Amino acid sequence: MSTDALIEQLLAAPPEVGRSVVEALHQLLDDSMLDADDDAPRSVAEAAALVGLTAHTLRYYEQQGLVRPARSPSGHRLYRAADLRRLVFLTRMRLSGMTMHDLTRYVRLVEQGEHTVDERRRIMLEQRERILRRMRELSLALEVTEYKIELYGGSSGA
Amino acid sequence: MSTDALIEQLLAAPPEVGRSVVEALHQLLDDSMLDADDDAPRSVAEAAALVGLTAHTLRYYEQQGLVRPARSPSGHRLYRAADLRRLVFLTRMRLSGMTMHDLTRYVRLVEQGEHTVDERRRIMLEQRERILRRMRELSLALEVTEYKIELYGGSSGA
DNA sequence: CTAGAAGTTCGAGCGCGCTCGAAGGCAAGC
DNA sequence: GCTTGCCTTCGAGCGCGCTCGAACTTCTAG
Repeated sequence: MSTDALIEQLLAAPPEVGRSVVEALHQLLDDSMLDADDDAPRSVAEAAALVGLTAHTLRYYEQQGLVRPARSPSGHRLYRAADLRRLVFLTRMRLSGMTMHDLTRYVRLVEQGEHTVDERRRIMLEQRERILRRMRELSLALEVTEYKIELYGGSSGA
Repeated sequence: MSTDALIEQLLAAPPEVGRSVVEALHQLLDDSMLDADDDAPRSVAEAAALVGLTAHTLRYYEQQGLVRPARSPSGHRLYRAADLRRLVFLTRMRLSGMTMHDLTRYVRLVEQGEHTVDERRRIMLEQRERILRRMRELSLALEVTEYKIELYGGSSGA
């Protein structure tokens, strides 16, 4: 995904939710930093901070086969730009509700090479359906929620 | 929420996702049936079928204080229209990511009467933020997903 | 050289929201 | 009246995705 697209996402965010603009900016920042390809490898804690996960979780993801950072001679993990980009991808997909199971399956396919693109596309098509479905569920709930808010005197606290 | 609003939701759903229109219609149907106020009380299994949960889950919700159906002389649960409407509300909010904890807190407030509307509004305002935030996360993931689909030859399977 | 921070592996534990099964009671059709 | 099936309560179990702690090693600042 391009940084431009991310910026558009940012701008598309409704203005009344100030707090999360900061957060979105943070995400944007992540991507920029990753794109900057300043190829000093990061430690597990640094990588975790950049993508907004814990070091524990990064090790867990590795154990699950989602990412495979290089190692220093002494065995410490070295996260490079490509690893960080993958982590951002993983985080986005996890946040959208893709299960660990599907994600590991997908990553395995990616690592098996080009002949797996058919199945990869199938996975992503299914994932798109799930996302759209979740969005419709959220719309429904948003409506209920706003109805209740109105009922209780509106956002203003009147 | 009005049935009209639900119909609008339905129509607003993108046309390419045929399968879930059926599902949305099902939800709509639920509401109509509940609104029909055909006041024959339903058994736990009937109620479960109507709202799309299991009988086990309905009993669990009751145990958590989310709903309190009347009982027959012999102790069987009797779900009336009002109970079913509450169940639909609960289901929507659960699907939108509201936790059991927040939902029980909210329901407790409702049952405590009018003097709790301030806190109820606060809960719903927070919930709205969470929903909007989730929607933005989903948009981000949707974009990644569609990018991958395009990369793999598009929806058509080309 | 040394203290302390941060890294490693491993396996156990946890919070959430159900989900299930056992043991027994009630209801409706034949 | 009996059979069949749904109802009741209760407590245990489960799947997911982390999350944590122990025990040990390595790096870094002073």
